[in-house]
Amino acid sequence: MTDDDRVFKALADPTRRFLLDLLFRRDGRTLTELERELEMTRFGVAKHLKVLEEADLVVVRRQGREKLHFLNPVPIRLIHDRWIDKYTERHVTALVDLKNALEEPE
Amino acid sequence: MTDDDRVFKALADPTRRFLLDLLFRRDGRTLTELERELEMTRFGVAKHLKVLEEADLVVVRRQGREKLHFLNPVPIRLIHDRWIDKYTERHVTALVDLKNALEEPE
DNA sequence: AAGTTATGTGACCATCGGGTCACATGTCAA
DNA sequence: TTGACATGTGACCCGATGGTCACATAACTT
Repeated sequence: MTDDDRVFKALADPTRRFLLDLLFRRDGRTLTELERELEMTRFGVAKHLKVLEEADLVVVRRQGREKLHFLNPVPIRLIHDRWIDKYTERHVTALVDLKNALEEPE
Repeated sequence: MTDDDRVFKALADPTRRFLLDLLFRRDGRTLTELERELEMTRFGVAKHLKVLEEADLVVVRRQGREKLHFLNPVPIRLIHDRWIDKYTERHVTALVDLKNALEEPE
């Protein structure tokens, strides 16, 4: 299993993406903290976190018996750079901004 | 199945990522053209292209009996924007540049 | 020391997803 | 119009994946 395979497989599950969303809003949470936000047993959440960790999308720091989880944005950036070169990035960004402006009018 | 679910599921397979790589290098190829680059039957490739198309990662244009495939970078950009905000983007870009410099010395 | 809290492991089961094939439709060329 | 070419469909098999549970270790508390 290659590095990028791990990353994309990790991102393929909605629960794992939701975990990343949670960590994006606030870093450094423990397993039990994250478990509270999900309708799933602790074991399921732990399994998902392990997948994210092995993909390096989440990095951890042990603190006593607790394990703190942090979001690592680097692999995400690498996905971007794989299929969007510097030249087309300008166009795509403009397109996305336009899309957002149309979908979320103030 | 939500939009983003389709995108991430589509990206989860190495064959489909390779197809995107091919289209990133050169757009507007047909099924049989792409099939030649893969060690897989035409049916397998067609199935993968359909998944990419339904995820809007690939857009198509019919031309007679041929079907031309083009890469659409917009969903990729949206992934980026989901977990990398404007503020941290500077740091992450710097990190990635550094990583590339270290791994590919001239 | 004893109970409680936070996390880890391996097995198990149901479902999903990748790949192939037989068969079918539509389009171009002679 | 007849044959060759480009693509589409539905069924099938098998390995991979998501979720749960019984059981276990480690660390804080009183």
